[in-house]
Amino acid sequence: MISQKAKYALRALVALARRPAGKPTFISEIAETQNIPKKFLEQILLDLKHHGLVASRRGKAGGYGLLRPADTISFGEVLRIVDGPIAPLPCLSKIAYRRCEDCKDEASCEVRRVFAQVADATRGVLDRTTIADALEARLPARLRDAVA
Amino acid sequence: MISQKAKYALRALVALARRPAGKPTFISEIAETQNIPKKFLEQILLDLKHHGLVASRRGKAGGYGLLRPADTISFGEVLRIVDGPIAPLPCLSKIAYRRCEDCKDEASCEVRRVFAQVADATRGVLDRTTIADALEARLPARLRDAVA
DNA sequence: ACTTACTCTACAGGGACAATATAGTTTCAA
DNA sequence: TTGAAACTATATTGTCCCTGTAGAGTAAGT
Repeated sequence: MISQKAKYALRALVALARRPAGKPTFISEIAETQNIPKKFLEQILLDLKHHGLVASRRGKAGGYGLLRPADTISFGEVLRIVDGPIAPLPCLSKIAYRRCEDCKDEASCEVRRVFAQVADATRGVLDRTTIADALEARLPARLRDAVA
Repeated sequence: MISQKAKYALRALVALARRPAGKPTFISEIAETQNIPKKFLEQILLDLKHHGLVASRRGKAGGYGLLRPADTISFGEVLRIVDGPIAPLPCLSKIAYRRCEDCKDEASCEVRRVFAQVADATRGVLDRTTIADALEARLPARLRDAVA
C-alpha cells in the first residue's frame, strides 16, 4: 500500500502537468479539484519543491508549476521522495540499503531471492512510467506489454 | 515494504518445507535456527494454522508441520494472511476492495491506472511463486523470464 | 498598506507493528 | 501421577509513522 501522501503527490503532479507550463497554479485550486486537504498539500508540494520537481512563485499571482517536463518525472522518483524506498525488503533497496538484522546469509536467503523478482517487476513499471504517460488514456505499448 | 511478521512467516514455512513431512518440528527449533523471537513465532504459526497452512501436535513430542504440499503454498497467499491486501491501493485489492474516499472517478483515475500495472506485476510473481520454488537455488524459468 | 499566497516548524491523535507477559491446556514419560 | 515440554490464547506495552491541523512568518502584487 502506498501512502495517502504519495497518492496526493502524484495526483497533484498530474494536475499540474495538465496546465499550460509557465503559469503557476494555486495550491487551493489543486486542493479543491483533487479533494486534498489544503494544508497537507502545502507540505507535500513544498517537499516536492525541495527535491526540484516543482517550482513556486509567492504572492498574489503565485502558485506552483512543474519545474521539469512531465515526461522526465517518473512515478518511482515521486514515490521515493514521499514514501521512501520502494523495495519490499530493506536489503533490496538501492537508495537505502540496510542489512536485515535477522538473516544469517543474504546470498542464500530464499525470501530475499523471491522478493528481488518482485522489486524488479515493480521498478520496471514505476521507473518507466512518467507523469506524462499517466495523462494519456492508453498506456504506451512498452508498459502494456511488459507485464502480460 | 513487507512486515517483519510476514518475513518470519515465510522463513518459517521454508524451514518447515525442508523437513521430512509427517514429523513435527519444534517452534523453538525454528525460532533458533531462523533468528525469530519464539513467542512472536508462536503467534504467527498459530495464525497460519487457523488458515490451514500448517498443522500442529501438542505435548512433549509436538511441533509444527506443513499441512499442504510446499508447491501449493504461494508467497501471495502467505502475505495476504499475514499482511493483508497486496494491492498498492485499496481500490485495486481483490480480497478487500475499498473505494478511495477522495477520487472522483475511478475509471479515469490516472494514478489507479498506473498502479494497476504494478499490482499485476507484483501478483504475477507472488501468486506464481511457491514455498517449494523458493527452496530451489535457481528460480524456475517461468519466473526468471516473466520480469526481464 | 493590504490582501493573497507560499514557507516553515511544531505538534497531536490514532493506529499499526513488534514484541512481551501471563495464564492456561495437552501430551508423554519417568 | 507428577513434571516437563510444547502448543494455545488473550492482553498489554512501547514505539513509530501516518494524516492531518495550527499558527506565525515571508514575499509579491495592487
